[in-house]
Amino acid sequence: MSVRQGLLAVLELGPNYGYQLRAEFESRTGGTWPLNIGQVYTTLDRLERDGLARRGDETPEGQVLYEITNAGRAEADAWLSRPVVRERAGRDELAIKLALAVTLPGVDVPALIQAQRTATLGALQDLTRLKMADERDLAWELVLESMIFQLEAEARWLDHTEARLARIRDGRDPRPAAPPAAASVPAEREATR
Amino acid sequence: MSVRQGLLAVLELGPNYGYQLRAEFESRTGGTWPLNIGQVYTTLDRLERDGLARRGDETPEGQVLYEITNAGRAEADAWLSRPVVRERAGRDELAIKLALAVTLPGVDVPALIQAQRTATLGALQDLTRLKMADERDLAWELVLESMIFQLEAEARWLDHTEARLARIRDGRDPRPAAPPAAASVPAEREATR
DNA sequence: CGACACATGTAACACGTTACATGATTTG
DNA sequence: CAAATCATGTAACGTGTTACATGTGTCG
Repeated sequence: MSVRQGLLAVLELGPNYGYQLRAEFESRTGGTWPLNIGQVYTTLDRLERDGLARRGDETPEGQVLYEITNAGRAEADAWLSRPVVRERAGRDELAIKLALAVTLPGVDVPALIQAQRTATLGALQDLTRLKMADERDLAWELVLESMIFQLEAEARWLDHTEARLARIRDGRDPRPAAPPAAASVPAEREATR
Repeated sequence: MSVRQGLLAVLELGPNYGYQLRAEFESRTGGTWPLNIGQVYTTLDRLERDGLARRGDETPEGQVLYEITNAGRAEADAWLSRPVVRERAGRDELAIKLALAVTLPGVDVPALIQAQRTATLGALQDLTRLKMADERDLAWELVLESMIFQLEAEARWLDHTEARLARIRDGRDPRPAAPPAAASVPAEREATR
């Protein structure tokens, strides 16, 4: 969804063609996310189909220009001013994995947390080093810092979770570890019906 | 990707059928993410196609059981022990939006940040209230806390970014605000070629 | 000449969401 | 009986990724 909106926002600057649009999008988002060129063209097709952009003239060099429509301009402005809402946050693979791990038998959760923390802290260090070593433009730093903040939160959550699990293992923190409700393990299925 | 792996992990407990698999997955991930039932069946098809599960007998009641294969068991174990790597983090819509916003003319970035912070803090409060009011099982709390930690990071990043932008506007912090390189605005295109 | 960047596309595939069709069983 | 729940699917669509095909222009 963000690619579509992003390209539309770039089109607000003026008519442009696919290859150049990609370059604009990439550089204006700090060059952190390579944008697939094939997707640019299919996205332009969809933008045209939805009346948000129209295919205009070709340049003398034969490049296919697209220009934004009034509807497209309204869309882009609305997107830019509308806050991103993370309701029921998009399935986070780490959260899913850990939540499953604590309910599944035979999973070494402390080891999992330990391994994840190593990976997370490693990535964090890479990003921090990258940020120090390579000063680029503002957009690049913002994106980088966004990732850094997220990874820090992830590390903090891992610590928090580890401590919580240790408390449960030690008998403190009386919390329902395995919910008896809702789902039944296959073996019990016959009995449930 | 996590649904496929998650279902496979649940299948490690024993043979099971689609409808029940969804219930297991949902309850074991805290019931936070509703899982589309249609996707369960198509995922099972793919798991079978890839040799990670096989369609077994039906129950006397006519439910279609699937069981995990050895390859599937290996896959699931590997997934559970392999840390989640967030390299070049999945396109974060907020980061994209803000990065674009700072490079685009005519966007009220401070207002955007303000609106986003309001939304983020609101969501944060909702989750916190939910956590206090409704004590459920461990998996549920872990997932909830994961979201809370992420939203806190988002709020922190917004504050950080706002301060940074203010410093730039005030002339301190000499940083290349708009990169002159790489991309050219359409108007300059002819000259570039 | 050959490699590379520019430029436009198509095709195949994975994953996700929504909606629809169908039928059995349970429960108010 | 009617509605809800259980249960299995199919179809359409959006978005994203990878790969391929095709052709032009430039530069060493």
